[in-house]
Parts: sequence; C-alpha cells; structure tokens
Amino acid sequence: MQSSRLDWDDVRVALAVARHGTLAGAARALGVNHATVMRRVGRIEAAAGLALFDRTARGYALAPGRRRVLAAMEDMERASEGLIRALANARAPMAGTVHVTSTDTLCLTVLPGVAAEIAGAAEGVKIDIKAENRHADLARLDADVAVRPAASLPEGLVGTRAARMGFAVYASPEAPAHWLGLSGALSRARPAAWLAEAIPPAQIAASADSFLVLREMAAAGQGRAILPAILGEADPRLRRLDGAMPPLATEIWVATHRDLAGVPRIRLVRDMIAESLGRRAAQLLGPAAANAP
Amino acid sequence: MQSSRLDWDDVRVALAVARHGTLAGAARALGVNHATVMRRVGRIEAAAGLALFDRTARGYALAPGRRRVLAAMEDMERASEGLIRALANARAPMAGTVHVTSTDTLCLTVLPGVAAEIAGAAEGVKIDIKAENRHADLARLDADVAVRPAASLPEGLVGTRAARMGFAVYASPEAPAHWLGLSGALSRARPAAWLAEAIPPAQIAASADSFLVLREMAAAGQGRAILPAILGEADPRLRRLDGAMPPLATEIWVATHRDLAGVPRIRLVRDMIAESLGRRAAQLLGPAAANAP
DNA sequence: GAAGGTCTGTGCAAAAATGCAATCATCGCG
DNA sequence: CGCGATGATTGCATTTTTGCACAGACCTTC
Repeated sequence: MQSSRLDWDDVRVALAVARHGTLAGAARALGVNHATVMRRVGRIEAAAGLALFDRTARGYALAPGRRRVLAAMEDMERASEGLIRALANARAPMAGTVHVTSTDTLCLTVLPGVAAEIAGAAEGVKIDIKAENRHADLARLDADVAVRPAASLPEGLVGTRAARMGFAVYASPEAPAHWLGLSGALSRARPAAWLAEAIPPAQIAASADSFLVLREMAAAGQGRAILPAILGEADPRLRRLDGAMPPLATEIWVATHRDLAGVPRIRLVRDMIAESLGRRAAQLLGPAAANAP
Repeated sequence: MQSSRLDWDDVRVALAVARHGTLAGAARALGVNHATVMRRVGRIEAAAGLALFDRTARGYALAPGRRRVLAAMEDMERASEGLIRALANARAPMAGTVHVTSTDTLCLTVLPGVAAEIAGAAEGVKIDIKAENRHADLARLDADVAVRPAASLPEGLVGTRAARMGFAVYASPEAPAHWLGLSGALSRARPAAWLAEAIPPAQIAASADSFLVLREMAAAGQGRAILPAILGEADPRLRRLDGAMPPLATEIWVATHRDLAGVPRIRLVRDMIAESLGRRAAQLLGPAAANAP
C-alpha cells in the first residue's frame, strides 16, 4: 500500500510494543519475528512523522507526551474487539435472554451502560438484570451471569476478576460523629469487618442492608456511611472523609456456572461485562482506595 | 502475519468496498490495484469465517444481515481518525481557546458532548461556547467557529454542511388549538416562513425568540410550538403532532472566517464539530423530517 | 570479572503481497 | 444484435515484507 498512509495493522504492533516495553516481548505476543516488529514500528513512526518510543538497549519505552496517542490506539483496539464480536455474532447469530444478577449498587450504576453496549453488539441477545444482595444465589445460580464483589469465587463457578470496588467513608457536610452500620448480606462484606473491629457498637446510629439505602441515610445527615466509591463520589450531597478508614477494596468477580460457560451468548455477555468493568476500573476503585488490599 | 488473525488494515479496504459497491471503485479510492482489493477482501472474509459481500458481475454488495458488522467497521474508522488527530496534536501540540458560537438550542444539546470529545483528543485546546441567537455575528465573527442553521453561508466564511436540523410541531397532551409564534432572530428561520403563510395571526397566542422558551411554553400548555426535533423528541411533556406541518429542515453549517481556517486548533475544532454533528444526523433531523426540503 | 541471558539492530534468503495485463461476464445503448 | 464500457477474476513478473541467523550492547548473577 502507500508508504505515507497509516497502516491500521501497524497500530496493533505499536500497541503490543507499548504494553510489553520490548520488541522481543511484543514479537512473542504477536507470534512474529522481532525484526518484523522493529520494522513496523519504524514504519508507523515514519507515517506519523513522529517518534512514539524511546529506544534503549533494554527496550522500547513510550516517549513522553504520548499518552493521548496511546489512548487513541487503545480506542482502535476496542473497536477491533467490537468488530470481532460483531463478526462472531454474524457467523452464528445468538439469540435469547441472558439473566445477570448483581448487587443493587452495580445494577444501578455500571450495568445499564453495559446492557446498552451489548444491545448494540449482538442483535438478538437481551439481557435481564436482577438486583440481589444475597450471596447465596451464587451457588444456586438461577441467573446465567453473576457480577459480585467477593474475596473468592465459590466452587463450580468460573470467571475472572474484572475490576476492584473501592470503599470510602462518606457523610453529608454537617458531618455527624456517629456511624451507619452494615446489616444483612452486607455484614459479610469487607467494610463490615473493619467496622466491627474499629468502631464500638455504641457509635453506630442505624444500619441497613443496602448501600443505596445507606447513601440516602448519609445524605440525610444520619451518620457516616461506608460506601462504594462509585456511589459516594457521584453524589453531590456527600463529602468523602479520607482519614476515617484505611483504604479498602474488594475484587469484583464476573462469573458463570461452569456448565454454562460454553454457551456462546452467555460467554459473550460475561466477556463484555468483564471488559466493560475493566474500562471503568478507576471509577469503581475511586480516588481513596488506590493501594488497598 | 498470521493468516487466521484479522488484519486491521483489511478492515479499511472492506469499508471502502462497502462504500463504493465495487472492487474497482474501492481500488481507485485507496490508490491500489483492484486485484489487491479483491484478494484482501477474500482474506478478511477467510479470517472472519464468513462472507461479507455478495459478489455479482456488477460489483460487491454488502451481504444481508451485515449491518452490525459494517457499523463495527465504521467504529474502527472513527477510532483511526481519532488516532490521526492525536498524532497530529502530538506532532505540533496545539494550545489555546477556540470560541464557538451557536444557537441556544445547539449549545444546550449536542455541543457539550462535542466539547468533551475535543478535550479528550487535544490536550491543550479549550473550547468556549457562546449561545447567541442573532445571525449578525456570523459576519462580524467575534467567535472562531460558528455552528448555525441557515440556508446558505455568508460571504467570507468557509465551512461545511454538517447535518440537517429537522423541525416538527409539538404540544402538551392537552393539545391546545392555537399556536406559538417565532419572533426576533427566529423570524428569519425556515419554520417562521411557513408559519407566516399557513397560520393566520389571530391563531397565534404568544411568541418568543428562543426555541428553549417556546418549548417551556408548549410544555405549559400555551399552544403548539414548532421546535427542532432534538428539543421536542427528548421532552416527555410534549407530543409530536405529525400532520400539523409539512416536513421541514434546515442545513446546519459549521464555519469559520476564511482568515482563520488555516489555524490548526481552529481547524481541528471545526472538523471535530462537523464530524460529531454528522454522527448525530438522525437525531438532529428527527423522525418527521426525513424527506424535507 | 566472567558467564549467561535478554535485548536491539542488520544482512540475506525465502515467502508473501502487489501490480500488470489478459480474459470473461454483464449491462446499457444505438 | 453487435459494440463499447465497466467490473470481476486469474496467471505471471516484480516488489515488498517477513523470518532467520548473527553481531553487538547491556544487565544480572555467580
């Protein structure tokens, strides 16, 4: 093709180099010779009229000031993944409903956006979201896909850690001194363990088994609530109290029953949810819990 | 590279074939031989495991049921354009503020989204939006970029027709019989001309010089208002009255003063606004005005 | 400080992609 | 119905790309 125009496929190798930091590593990942990778990086830089990498004897490092360029290349990668999904769907059209269960927090924040993405990618696949704060249904699994903050994955389920949910303490600006407790299903969550240790029961004014309810209680000035960052940060009525609790976070698992993992449409939905959550990782983790356990 | 994996650059040629409908036409557009185009289409179909085109002796037609695939390929193209912009910006970093003027309707609907896109693409470029319903400032141009519904472009400005703004009649469900008029700067708009012809002045209950004000008046049940589809469709308080007015639409121009058209950051903003408006063309035109003059 | 490993960079031969030109099919038009 | 135009397809020569092998640089480890 023409020498001056940007070869889209070169973007893929530039991305691999940016990720691995070396020509050799990128070459292994791509399954080609490292000389090829070097020449194609040289070609894309020539086409771009600009150096993308700093070359050292130890590897290729992304040149300073190229973050936006890298982000644009990642956009292309995402688009290519969307194309691959569209092709898979055209090859073997999927249809049917996939039942997704998650906590009420996630069902009201990120999952609707994911559902819209899926509707755009696979014509016949509908997703049905069921908010369910109990953990028990993970084993019974009357849903096809479960999206759950949890320390580990129960036996019989397969899935991935897609992101981490960060927690922080939030309260209305009047800043009451007492706390709001976590009851019911929430009492197994990681923040509940800290609360039980650090805060004497006398300081707990009220409690609830839903972060959404806790958020409203906190906004009404009833106390300090431990909330997922994604809930607390978005609420203008609340302020984050940074020193009140050490950074805390939990893995978010996206899982299906082992027997269902092979069903194409279920697999598609699981993968898209995991990918979409990964894209929102920073938002889910929040500013306070960057280095939490 | 590997034969089974999707070559991103092949997506570009598949897109060209889908657009031109023939191998030869796509080859001309890409500046390569048609034999190359044919072999690369064959390759991407092999990699996809699926035929994308129906081959006839008259050309290549997109196979039925491939609309989603085409849309995904267009997503990739958009991402590649974003990459090219990011590269241009990295090559010659732009900085400074671009002043954009438009009608209050557009300033409140599509332009904020566009501004966010620009902020994501070019680090140092800020955009300042000024709502101004008068047309006079097009000639003086105390802004850098003007986004205006108008029949034609005044002398001294250069730009493109980016989309079309469709109009329809909206009213609250109580459906009053009388109308709301267009005054001030709006009296030059195309819907005003129809209103002056078709509706006797006695039937006009009130008027305003802003579609936003007219929308509120209509929502309050004060009469039937001619509104841009993008305003009327999004408002749950309003219903569209389809037979009340023939389909009507106006070109939306995205323009700069000729002397400023060469300034890189201004050119960038103008092009991104035009592209972004084009992406929202259906939304701007609305369901009623598909075949309006 | 030598040895082993990893990495970049570069000739050279093999493989693949491309351009060219010829052929065949189809459509529109006089 | 023949004629010209447009376009797909295919064989072949050429150009480009890739893989391979090797050299040199740098780091880690013993």
